[in-house]
Amino acid sequence: MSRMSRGDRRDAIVAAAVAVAVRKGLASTTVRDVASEMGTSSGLIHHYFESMDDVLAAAFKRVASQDLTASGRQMVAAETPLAALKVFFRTYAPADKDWSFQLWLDAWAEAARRPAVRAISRQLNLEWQGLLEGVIRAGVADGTFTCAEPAAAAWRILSLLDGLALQVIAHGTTIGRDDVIAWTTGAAERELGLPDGALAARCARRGRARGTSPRPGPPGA
Amino acid sequence: MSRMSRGDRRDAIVAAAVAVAVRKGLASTTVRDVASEMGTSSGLIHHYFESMDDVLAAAFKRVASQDLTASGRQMVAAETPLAALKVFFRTYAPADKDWSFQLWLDAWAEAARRPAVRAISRQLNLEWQGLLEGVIRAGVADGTFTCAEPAAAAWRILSLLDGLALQVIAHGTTIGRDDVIAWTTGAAERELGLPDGALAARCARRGRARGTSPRPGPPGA
DNA sequence: TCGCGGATTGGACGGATGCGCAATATCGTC
DNA sequence: GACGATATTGCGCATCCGTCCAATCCGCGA
Repeated sequence: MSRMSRGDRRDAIVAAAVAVAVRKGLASTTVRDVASEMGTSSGLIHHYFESMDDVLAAAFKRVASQDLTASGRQMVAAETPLAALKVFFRTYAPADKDWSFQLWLDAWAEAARRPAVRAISRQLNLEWQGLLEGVIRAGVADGTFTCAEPAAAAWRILSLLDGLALQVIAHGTTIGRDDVIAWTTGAAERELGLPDGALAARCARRGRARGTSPRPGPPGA
Repeated sequence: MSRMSRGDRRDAIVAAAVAVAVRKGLASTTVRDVASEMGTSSGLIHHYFESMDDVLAAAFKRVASQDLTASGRQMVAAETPLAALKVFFRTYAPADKDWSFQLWLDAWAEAARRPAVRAISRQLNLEWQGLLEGVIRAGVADGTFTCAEPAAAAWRILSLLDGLALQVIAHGTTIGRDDVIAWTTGAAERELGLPDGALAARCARRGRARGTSPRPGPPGA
């Protein structure tokens, strides 16, 4: 394998780990898998990472924080809190075979036994909640929302979305993405004192930020 | 190991698998673990189960359906739909180190790759939703609840609870069991047209049906 | 052009994995 | 008491695991 600078190689390893984790699941991703995915030797992985736990945590972080920043960028770019909220639902609700959300399921399950994974998962969950809470506070400030407890409301909306999306990803046919969006936006409208349908309006279609491509992009810049 | 009838031995294997899965996680439970847990040989497990997938599915089913029937029994025994709903929240909300809910996390993550686990997980989730929907319909019928879509409302309440509980179990300190119950009951009150605090009243204390003991009970009748 | 340091290799290590099979032990039944 | 059925054993098989390390290769500065 051609030589690379320390940072580039780390990136390449993480990217390969993501590709494998998407295919086989976080818990079943092995050092050899990652090495053969990028056509190098297994020893190389341990030259850059202390343990497999760290590799998996980095892989999960790469995917999850990419989703978070992409969504966050779109949300802060929105002109009104209402528009930002619509962006949130559009980008967060998973598609049918959303490998990105499947990684979340893997991470939550692994969190109990892998400290590095738990730390990342917890931090990113907190950041999502903070992002949503910020939008709610902005909406309350400018009068579009009515909400007594922005922090709690953010947790409720986020968790409802997680719980419903989980059914879609884990079980497939139980409920669908459209149900997830419709039910969550409905709950959010009540949560924020919005009229019925204020959020529902045609935000269920197209242009997702996650799960669009079945394969992660190539590593490096 | 002393001889047992075909049914008893199957039960014993499943019980041992539960004990190991609680300790090590569903995904990391191996044939040898189960065998040594009950002091027998690994060949015995393969004599009773086609594959490890089936063993894990049976182990998960044992725990999860036990919770479901215990909770269901208490709910139908309740005198009013409101009381039944309180039982639901009290029994479903997980404690801090709830191994039973951790198994749900494991199952949801494994569902994508283990058909037998997926089938059980999906079925039990549907049964929980059906149980809750039945209570809501009963409450609507006798006038205590107001709800246009009992099925959707049941999914929302259940999923909100799952999403919040997930944070407690996977991340520990992010939010607590009290938050989970308070926020979910609050959402349920709005969902079912109940006055504030109708459900909250002191249902957060004591007497859980799940996660009470750190170890599963013995097999057999 | 040489040498050095770091990137990279590839396999050794002890142990674990699911699964399958021949051998054995122990029962109920005649 | 002997027999047949079957529950149970214990190990073999091929493959995999994470970790570790000596050897090798290569590019860059001198």
